[in-house]
Formats: sequence, structure tokens, C-alpha cells
Amino acid sequence: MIPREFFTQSPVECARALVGCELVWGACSGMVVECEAYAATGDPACHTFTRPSARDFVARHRAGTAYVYLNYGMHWMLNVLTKGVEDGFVLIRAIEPRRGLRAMQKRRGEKTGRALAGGPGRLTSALGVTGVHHGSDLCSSARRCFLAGAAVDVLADGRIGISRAAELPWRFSLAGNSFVSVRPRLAA
DNA sequence: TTCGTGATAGAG
DNA sequence: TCTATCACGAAG
Repeated sequence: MIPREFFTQSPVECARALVGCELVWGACSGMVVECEAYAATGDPACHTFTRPSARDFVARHRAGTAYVYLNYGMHWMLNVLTKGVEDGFVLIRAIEPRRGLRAMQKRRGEKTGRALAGGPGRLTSALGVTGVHHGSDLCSSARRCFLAGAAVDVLADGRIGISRAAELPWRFSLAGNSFVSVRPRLAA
């Protein structure tokens, strides 16, 4: 199991190291194959840059807390708060399903492959993550949402779907994995 | 490519 | 109050 202090690393370190780990959500689980880092300071793409409520959230919660919000009026996004030398968030963008496949397919309308949990909105839909999980502690002994995985080959490239600071190589994905939502564009 | 959908925050 | 913006995804 991954301890809370894992999330005292910088968001970039956390995001890179989380690839290959297992995300456990109730009866379901999957290997994290894609995630992104957002820095609470100096990162124009991070919610803390424009939202007082996000800065307040960082101040009031511990490392390893879920930051969940609704985007485009319909998609829940699951992030983990990192607090330490550098505060920030890790957006979980895709998993390769392991346990609870049937439950995920039921929630997703019998989708398979990348369409099941590849993409931040699809992932929360498959796992049943919603706003009620906002602020919940993902590292508590009751929850223990993250399990360590084997060492894997991780690719870094630009974050998806943002307009500001999109060039920072802060998206991390598992090399060659078909459940990654968008194929990484290799660095020049 | 287009469009649905709603929370948030800043301007008026 | 009004408006812009937004870490998306399904259908066409």
C-alpha cells in the first residue's frame, strides 16, 4: 500500500510515480496508466491559479485527499492533493481495469477497452466517482486507495485539453499501453 | 466537427 | 445579473 507520505512529493514526482500503481475504488480496481501533474503555485492551468476555493481546499486538507470537481457540466474529474515542498494535484486520467470489470461495464453501458476507463471523465464514470467523494481521504486505513505496482516504463508529454502551460511535459503515461486515452506525442 | 451541460469567478 | 471559461466525450 502506498503511504500518505508518498503524496508529500511534488505533484510532478507523484504523477510520474503513480503510473503502474493500482487504484482501488470499492470493489473495483485498475492500474493507473495515465495521469497529470498540476502545481498549486506558478501553474496557470491549475485551479488554484484562478479559483480561491481551490486555494482554500489546499490549505484545509491533508496530502492524499481527493479533489473532485465537475467539468463541462457533466464529467467528474478525480485528483489527489499533494502537499509538501511543492503543493499541487495529480489528475488520474486512465486506468487499465483489473477488478470489478462487470460493475464498471454496467456503469459505462457495456463499453470495453479504452472506452471503459480511458479518459478522466470515463474513469470517474466507470468507478462511480462523484462530488460526494470531494474531500475524502484516499490514504486512510479504511480506504487505502493506492497500491504499489511494478516498475514500469513511463512517458512524459504535454497535458491534454488545456490552453495554458500546455507545453509543460507534465502528463505521464505507461509506454505502449492501449488503455491510455490519447496517444503520447513523442518529444522532438 | 459540433454541441450538451453546469459550476465558478470576475466584471458590470 | 451577465459572461467567459473550462483538466470532456458522444454522436454525426
